[in-house]
Amino acid sequence: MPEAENQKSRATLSEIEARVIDVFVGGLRVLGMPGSVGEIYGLLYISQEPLALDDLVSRLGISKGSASQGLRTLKSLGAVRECEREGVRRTFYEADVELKKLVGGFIREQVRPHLESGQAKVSALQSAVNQTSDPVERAFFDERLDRLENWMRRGRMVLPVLQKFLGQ
Amino acid sequence: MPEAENQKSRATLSEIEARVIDVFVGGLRVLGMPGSVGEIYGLLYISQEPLALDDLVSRLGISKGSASQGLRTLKSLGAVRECEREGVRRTFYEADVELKKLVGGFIREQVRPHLESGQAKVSALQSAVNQTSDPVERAFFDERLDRLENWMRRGRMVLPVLQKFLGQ
DNA sequence: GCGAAAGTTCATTTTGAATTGAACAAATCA
DNA sequence: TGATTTGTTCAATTCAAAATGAACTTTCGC
Repeated sequence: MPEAENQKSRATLSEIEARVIDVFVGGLRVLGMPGSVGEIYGLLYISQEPLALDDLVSRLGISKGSASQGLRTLKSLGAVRECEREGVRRTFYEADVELKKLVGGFIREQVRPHLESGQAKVSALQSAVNQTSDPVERAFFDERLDRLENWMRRGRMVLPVLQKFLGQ
Repeated sequence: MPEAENQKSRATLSEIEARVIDVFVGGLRVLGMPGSVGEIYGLLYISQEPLALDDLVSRLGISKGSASQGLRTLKSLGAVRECEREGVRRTFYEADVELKKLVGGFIREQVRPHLESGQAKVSALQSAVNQTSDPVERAFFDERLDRLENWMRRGRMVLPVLQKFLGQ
């Protein structure tokens, strides 16, 4: 067994590339992103030239489907952009190395919607709590719901600050 | 099909309980926690009295194994505490309703370790980059690695601020 | 001590997300 | 137009995380 490759066939990746990819796979996984997305972003991040979809397929050893889907995700986050090249038919992709794009996109697409739907759910709950007859129970529910709403409001407030601080 | 229950048997949960649980399941899932952990925390959060493991099992309709494991997770985060009750053998559990415990525990146990291992990996990479002969490539790698390290340092700096702000 | 209740562990099963790959669509050029 | 290259979609498959449940340990009461 050749020592250079560990799991999937990554024969064409240099050690530096492989390690950088590893960092991004770990990082994006914390954010709930699939491994292939981390691989794609990692390789683009450490590539001097833009890469085409087929490059990702061959160098990462992933399927065309994964590559296409992963690029779509990264584009929607604003972490990767297409770059047209004169006279060349294929579209090439390059990473936006401002990591704030990655984090910003993640906050925009994942965190914020969840916070908002949570707030909506809690608001909707208020009417159910209002029908609670036992006053002690009612007060208890009110307190817990207040606390929750309060906390989610803080969460929403902190996001822009976070983005600003992490962004470049 | 009775309209009150949707998926698992939650016959013994009030509507308010079920909805609060739903909010926490969604919230903790964003943090990568399994559904059962969200269910357990949610039920404890909206319970006036502490609950025993068997209560969780019967009211949530989860297995003893899941309940035990979930409680362990929540205890390690500091989001749930045991409370001994005089004359009663069983141990009861109650939620720490300061949600900062939940977030703080998550940051401490999940985010920080990942950031630190990422930093370590990047530092280790420096030696590989130093062996790059082509000066242009070398400069490129240096820039990208600097950027990454810089960003992770910021990440670590922001965590305490985040905790402070979100924590009640 | 013994027996019963409470809680943990862990091998197996289940479930859901990630990945594949083949069919399809779109674009390019002769 | 047809042949070829490029990229997308989605049903089927694979794989890993989560949940189960039975065996096991611990603790308490008698």
